Amino acid sequence: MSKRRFEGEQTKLLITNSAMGLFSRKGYSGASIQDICSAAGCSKGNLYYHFKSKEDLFVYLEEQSYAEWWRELDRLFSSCRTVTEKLYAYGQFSASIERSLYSAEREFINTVDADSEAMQRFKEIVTKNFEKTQKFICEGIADGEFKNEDPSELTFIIMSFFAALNHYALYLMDNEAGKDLFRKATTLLLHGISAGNE
Amino acid sequence: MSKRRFEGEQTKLLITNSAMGLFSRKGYSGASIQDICSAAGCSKGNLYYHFKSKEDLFVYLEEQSYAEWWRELDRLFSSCRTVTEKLYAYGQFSASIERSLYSAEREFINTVDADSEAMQRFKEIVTKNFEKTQKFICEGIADGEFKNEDPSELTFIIMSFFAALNHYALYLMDNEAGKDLFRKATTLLLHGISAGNE
DNA sequence: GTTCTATTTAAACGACCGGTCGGTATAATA
DNA sequence: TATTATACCGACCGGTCGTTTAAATAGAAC
Repeated sequence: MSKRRFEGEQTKLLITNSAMGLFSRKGYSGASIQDICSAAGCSKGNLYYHFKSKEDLFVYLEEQSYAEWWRELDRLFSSCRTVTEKLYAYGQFSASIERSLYSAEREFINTVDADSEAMQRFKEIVTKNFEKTQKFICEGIADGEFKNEDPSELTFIIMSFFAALNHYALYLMDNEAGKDLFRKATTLLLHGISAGNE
Repeated sequence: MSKRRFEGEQTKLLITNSAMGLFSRKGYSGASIQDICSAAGCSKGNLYYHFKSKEDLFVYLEEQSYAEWWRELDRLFSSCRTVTEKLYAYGQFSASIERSLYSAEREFINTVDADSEAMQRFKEIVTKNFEKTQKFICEGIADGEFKNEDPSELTFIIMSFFAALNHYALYLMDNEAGKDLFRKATTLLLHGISAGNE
């Protein structure tokens, strides 16, 4: 890798980091290319040298963040003995991810042309993520740790539970308080908020 | 109420309905004034006759939807014997609300000037809503129906739980399936997903 | 030292943004 | 019937949007 090429990759990294933060705070349309470039400290033309469009940049971000997400999560999972432990790990990891494209995603879905190549790729990424999550929830059902509910529905509920916590916690508390909240929330998710024993 | 005045109110209603749908689908910046006018079938000038700015329109929407939300919810609550029943009512009602400003809200917070009058009003509305919810959760803790957790945290968790379900369920299933999902989710929230008895 | 090519910049594009304004139509009033 | 207030229209403003382009820069290869 030549020095020139390395600097290029470095710039790309600056752009993706800035874009991630701005998309998550301002939403898909709210975060402008100019915003992102200013934050990354590069020119607009430079951004368009590295990415062919705004849609493309967004999908690239999705791809990268999900990949990183599962790389780290699989590592954490490998040292868990039970699926319940995995759920705690999932929760803790959700809390530690400080930036989420969560609300920008919906905007993206409803704004961008459904037939575009970017949208096709986007949908594949989201579907794949759901399936990976469902797989680990199914383990929990199969070995009797979780209740025998419809796996798809249960996955849906659990995923949205943590996504929402992340969404709200982000702009209300710091990272440490967030982790505590996620731990409590996970316990409640497991055992319920009801005081009675079933 | 004169005929002329009535027609005005009617138009305002058309605008708020269109705006509600577009803000919830496309986000705050994603939904343009022109979009909203086209959907409402009125001119831009007319919209700006009824609302003094886009921010103002958004906050008005928040105000209206929270007011309607609690008007209906208080009615449902009045026929509940336990707070647990109230929680189910809360869930069922969350499922029936087909449009939510949920993700546009965050964008609004991070986009709009923090000192603006619109933002001040917005924050008051959101805070008031949180307090009303917390009050009913506190009832559940006080009478021993819910676990004795920190009320603020518990409220936080429960609110984001239903908000997220609403957010995701919206573009994945129809209204009936949604209600079923919310009922199941409420049961899981109460008793947990764990198969073991504590 | 010259050439080549990957990276970067600044300027420019047309489309669209939120918002304004002069003007019009019509129901209510006097 | 003349006047007024309300409801509404659509052209237009300055500015910003996503995107394109031509030219500048600087490491790599000869």
